[in-house]
Amino acid sequence: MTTSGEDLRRLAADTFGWSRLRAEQIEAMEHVVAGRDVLVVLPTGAGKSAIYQVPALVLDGPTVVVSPLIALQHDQVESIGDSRAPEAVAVNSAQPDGERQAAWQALRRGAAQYVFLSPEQLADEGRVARLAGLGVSLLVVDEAHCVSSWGHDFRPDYLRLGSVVERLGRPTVLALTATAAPPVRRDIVARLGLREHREVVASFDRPELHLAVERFSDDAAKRAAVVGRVRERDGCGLVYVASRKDTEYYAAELGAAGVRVAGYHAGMKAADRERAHQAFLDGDVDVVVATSAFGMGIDKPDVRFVLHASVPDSLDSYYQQIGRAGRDGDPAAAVLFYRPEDLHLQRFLTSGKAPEDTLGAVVGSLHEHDGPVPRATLAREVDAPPARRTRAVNLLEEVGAVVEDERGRLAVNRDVTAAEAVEQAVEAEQAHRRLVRSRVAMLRAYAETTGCRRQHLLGYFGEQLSEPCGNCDTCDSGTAARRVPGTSAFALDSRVGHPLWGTGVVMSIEEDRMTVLFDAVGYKTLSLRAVQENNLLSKGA
DNA sequence: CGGAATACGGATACCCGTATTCCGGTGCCGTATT
Repeated sequence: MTTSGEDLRRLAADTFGWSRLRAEQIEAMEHVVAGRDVLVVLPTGAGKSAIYQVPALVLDGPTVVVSPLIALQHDQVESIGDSRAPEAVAVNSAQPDGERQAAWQALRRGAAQYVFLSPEQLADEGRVARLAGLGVSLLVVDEAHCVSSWGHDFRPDYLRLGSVVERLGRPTVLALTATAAPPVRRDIVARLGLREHREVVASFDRPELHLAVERFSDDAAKRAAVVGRVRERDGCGLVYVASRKDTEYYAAELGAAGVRVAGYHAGMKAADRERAHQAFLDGDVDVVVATSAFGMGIDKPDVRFVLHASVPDSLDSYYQQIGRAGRDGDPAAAVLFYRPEDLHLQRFLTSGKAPEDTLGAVVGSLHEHDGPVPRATLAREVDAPPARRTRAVNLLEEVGAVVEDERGRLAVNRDVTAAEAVEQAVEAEQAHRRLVRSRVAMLRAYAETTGCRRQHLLGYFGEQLSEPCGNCDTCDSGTAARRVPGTSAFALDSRVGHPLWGTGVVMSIEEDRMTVLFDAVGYKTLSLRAVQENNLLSKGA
């Protein structure tokens, strides 16, 4: 049986009432129905969920959707429920037992065609086995950048999804995200174990967003400027801050200035968070001051500005956050209130260290056993929080000191001593930290460039804009136009070698400098002159 | 890492400057308590 693009369009219209699909959606759907793994990078609002919702109608077994937030799962289940598609269910810890049992029954009967789960749910062997018994045809990883950004420390079960795919009998894998710089794409592909996969990547450019950076050295002056800017703007917008405390600070200041404002951070009670969210969607408040907790799943078309009162942890986060402005296509503003000292908080937040004790405990425990052991055994024998233990196992697997068999059981590689295993895992963790922290440095480079902001930003996402954009602060002031394009003997995206930093990929070339993403140390910016004079880089390494 | 809050010593001022301590983001899950 073949399903053509026309068939997919008809199904989309008949079942979901979608009469217009983008070429990228159709292309991705065609890969999915043909059984090819796909990584899709499409802007929010471009209809990523259609890419699995429609093909699932013609696939034999159920479609498993891994989604990071229970609230998002809930929204998806409801939206499918409103259509003429088969039933969608969720399985999570927030639901009553009866509802969970009903979900499994609906799946077994074949009444439900979609099931939404968190990655943590899939850490349970029994649940994976149950799903495998249903003959899963498609595994969707929604918000797939979380695999890369959260999996390494915050929610390590993300990194186990590749192994879940194996144990489900290798269904087709579809990874969906709105933001993924080339190294993040590579990480997603590697971690999920995509095979001979295709990539469908839409342009990152959002020409309607005016980009600007305002630099401050005095904290009080910066705060006053943020408040002043919100007051003078019409329409609704977001103010992103770096700490919960600042959420409350700005919400209070803006409220006192007569702005209809709500704060939002993860320390608030769920009901208060929900109320703030709803008030923003309903237009009862114009401004939300929030930490990075706010945003995923928010699709309000008329957001006119996104201000950053502090720098976020990366351009990846930054682009995602400013991308919430101007969804309706009308002009919107993205302003970063930049104070170099603010980078320190991000450096701190990204400076977590290897779980050395837990690494030792895991290796020690596995050495006690002759053969492979289930994870449950490890959970009993290693006294550490589950996420920490999973992180330790992930690191040990990454360096080959621990191997997982086809049933998900773990064993140590006896070619390395326990001490070596821990040491190698710590080194792997440090390499990852270097990458994460070098992303903070890339944010600084964006904030400090005199070139076109949009060229800089798109370059970070692997997209070259040939001319300055004409819609950012450096284009407005003319500094972007005065810059002459840099020339280098090294092509973009080519591999290079450095005597100290090892091998890497050329990410961007500017007037007088180039940025290389090194495999072991992350992003580094090099002076073109130094590269040339000292013959610093070698080609094709 | 560095800013803010607290503590403390020196000094004899309704308290100032320096030292020390603490804090800082994102969400699952499962268990304990109302």
